[in-house]
Amino acid sequence: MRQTKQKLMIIDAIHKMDGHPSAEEIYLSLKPDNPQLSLATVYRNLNEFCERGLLRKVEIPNEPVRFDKHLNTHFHGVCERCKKIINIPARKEKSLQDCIGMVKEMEVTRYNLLIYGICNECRDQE
Amino acid sequence: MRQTKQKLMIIDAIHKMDGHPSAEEIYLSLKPDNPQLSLATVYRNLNEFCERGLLRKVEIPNEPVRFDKHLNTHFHGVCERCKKIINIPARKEKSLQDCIGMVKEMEVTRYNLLIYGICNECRDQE
DNA sequence: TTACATGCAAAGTATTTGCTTCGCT
DNA sequence: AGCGAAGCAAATACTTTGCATGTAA
Repeated sequence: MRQTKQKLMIIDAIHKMDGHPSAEEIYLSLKPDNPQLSLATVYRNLNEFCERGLLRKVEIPNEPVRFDKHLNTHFHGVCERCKKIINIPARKEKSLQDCIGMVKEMEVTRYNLLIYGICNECRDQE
Repeated sequence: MRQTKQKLMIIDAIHKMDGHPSAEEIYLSLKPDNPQLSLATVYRNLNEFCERGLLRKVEIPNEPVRFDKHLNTHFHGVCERCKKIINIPARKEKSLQDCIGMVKEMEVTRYNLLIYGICNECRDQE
């Protein structure tokens, strides 16, 4: 992976931004100071970072892909109102495996759990 | 909901087809005998059936939405090789709630779990 | 120097929407 | 008859790709 100023600014942006930005949000945060930056470059680099394990993708149906700089095990909550993503710690004592049990229908490689709900901020605004 | 021959043939097709067809697969299965059928009509009706609880959507990132005629509680497995969807029964004695525990970050409304792996058929083909 | 990365525009995929016409009820 | 539904094409949203040019090593 060749080092470019685009890669550096993208990684830097993600680490400065709160939460789980989308490719476009990262692009828009950088665009004012880097008018020639291309959205395609942002997408290409984010995907490469994910492949290399520097970032994690958060894929939510009907939403643009978000990127998560936290690599430890946790679940993702999605606020149905504001669409914000919330990191939800996994319990150490109980794993998803335990809950699902033996799956004889396939050889399981990974789980992807999304928890939908209303975040505390949206809740308070009612 | 007005009864039309399109609605009838779509519902009929899903119940005759195995597995979890996409809108386009349903459309293509009906098109030969119904050349004037529109894909938009298939999408509109499938969405309406889901809203009314007659079908369930299976949403998988980077895949077209599939439709499931089984309404009982179960999880969905996705074969990473052939992209087939497999119904995986939920265990009665342990719920996902138990496993995830209290979520203080949000008010949870629902969970969406996808189990990724290699299905038995693809496994046997190795 | 040379191969990989970028920028731009165009293409791609899945799905929805606007509008006219059709056909249930 | 009247209004919801269908058909068609165009629009949409997000993301990827082709290709010429730029630039890190």
